[in-house]
Amino acid sequence: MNTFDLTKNSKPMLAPVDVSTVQERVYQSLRLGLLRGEFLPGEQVSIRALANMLGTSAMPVREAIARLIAERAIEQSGPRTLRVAPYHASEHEAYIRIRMQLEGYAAERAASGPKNPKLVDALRRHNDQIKEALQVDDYDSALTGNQAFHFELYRASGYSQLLDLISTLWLRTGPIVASARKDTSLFERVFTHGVKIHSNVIDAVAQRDRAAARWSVNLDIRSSHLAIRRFYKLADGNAADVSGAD
Amino acid sequence: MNTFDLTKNSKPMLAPVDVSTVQERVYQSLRLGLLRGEFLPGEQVSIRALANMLGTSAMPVREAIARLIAERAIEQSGPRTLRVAPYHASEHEAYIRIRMQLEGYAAERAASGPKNPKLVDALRRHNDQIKEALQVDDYDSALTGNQAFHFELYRASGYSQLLDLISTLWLRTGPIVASARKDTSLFERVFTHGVKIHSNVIDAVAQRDRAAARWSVNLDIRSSHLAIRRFYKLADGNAADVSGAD
DNA sequence: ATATTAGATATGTGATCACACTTTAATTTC
DNA sequence: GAAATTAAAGTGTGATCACATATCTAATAT
Repeated sequence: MNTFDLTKNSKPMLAPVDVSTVQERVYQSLRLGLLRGEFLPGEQVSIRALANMLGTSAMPVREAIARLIAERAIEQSGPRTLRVAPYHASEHEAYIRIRMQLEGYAAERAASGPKNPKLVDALRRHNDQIKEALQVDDYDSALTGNQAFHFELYRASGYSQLLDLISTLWLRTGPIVASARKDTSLFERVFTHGVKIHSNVIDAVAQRDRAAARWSVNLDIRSSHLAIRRFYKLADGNAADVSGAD
Repeated sequence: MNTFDLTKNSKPMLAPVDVSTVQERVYQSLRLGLLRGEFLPGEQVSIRALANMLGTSAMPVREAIARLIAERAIEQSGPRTLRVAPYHASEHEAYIRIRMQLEGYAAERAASGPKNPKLVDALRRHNDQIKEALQVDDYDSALTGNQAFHFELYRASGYSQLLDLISTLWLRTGPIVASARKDTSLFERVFTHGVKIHSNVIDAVAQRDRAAARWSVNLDIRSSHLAIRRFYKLADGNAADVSGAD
């Protein structure tokens, strides 16, 4: 009878666990900052400086940073140096491929569930936000709208764990995408194209066409990836003119 | 010219960064312990206790734990309580599906590269280790052999980032799989079947058949998942006889 | 004017302490 | 003797200090 004396899963219902500690708020704050592009790829960060900025001591920041290091959003570039994960072409390529697998799968699931008009409406609303933001050159709004669109879709996959994983990946891609906003012309072109692709995604979800949903999302990811790559190639060329970096 | 004043990626070559701090060693130690099933799902952990056990102070353990929390290997079950992620059927199901996407993709890539006899040899060797371990009922060796087989395959995908992500997922699944070793009969049956499936994987890699590789790996994941689920269903039934838990 | 060096500042890391709180054990009380 | 109460450990969390070392600044020497 005591063959299986493993610690019983005492809490079958997944506990919300709202525990609001300082480190948790610091973590969420840094996470949001990364996602909104308030940090540049490769930018150095300092525990004490962040602690001052956030009006707290070093401790909570240290643990928040430790979590972000585990998520590869921040890395140690030297013995006593922390920085936001820099852009590296081949690395980024790998992340893009992985994202296509994961986000494509999430889209596939979202499109294969029961008919969901509320989801379709929400997606259309987010896409409209992007469209309107572009007309007034509000790139912050365009970025948050884009994020809202994708996360709304992925949440509909029904797997919160999948959403978690994807958002971790966005944490690494986030600063890179956001920094590309500096090339306004490229940014606008990409997002204008993105709005059209999103329409295809919405149609696929509305028609419950799994394959089309996956395909469209992958196209969206890939096309923005190509733009990013082009942006960094240009930036690299320009930077080479100024600094004679190794 | 200063259109793109983003922080230049000063280190194009990905630095190894060997910095051997105490917290890093603690982290690796806990990680290995989780992977080898030295922790039970749902088991409570204490920072101070671990610090004593590892012969250090609380600080390095705190940051190591923070990283493991970010990887969802450890979670806070209460305001001041930490535990190893418990088994929860539906949650586990989600992780299995995600693993099938990611590990299937990695296998697909490993099988679609140039002909790689050294990889095939290594895989065969790992699979033999499992086979031999089963004959002498050495379940530890069977588990590490299985892990070596899968990671060898995924490493051949060429994406270290993919390997990282997968190993993070194994960190969550690890204690669950390892604890199922308590049912020796089920364990042996599953792994005996697993050895056969691994052969199919090896064949697929040898013949560079992408689809077969993905399909076989997914079968491996799914079949072990079904066994785990069965194990926990049995354990749950038995536990219900003993404890009148809610 | 350039290169070298010495000092000062800032860095992450580890240890320790104080605190609020929960859990457990012992004690007291009825 | 059983139940209620109280005291004692034990918990994660946050703050602070000490330390070795890396990085930058400024003065010195060439």
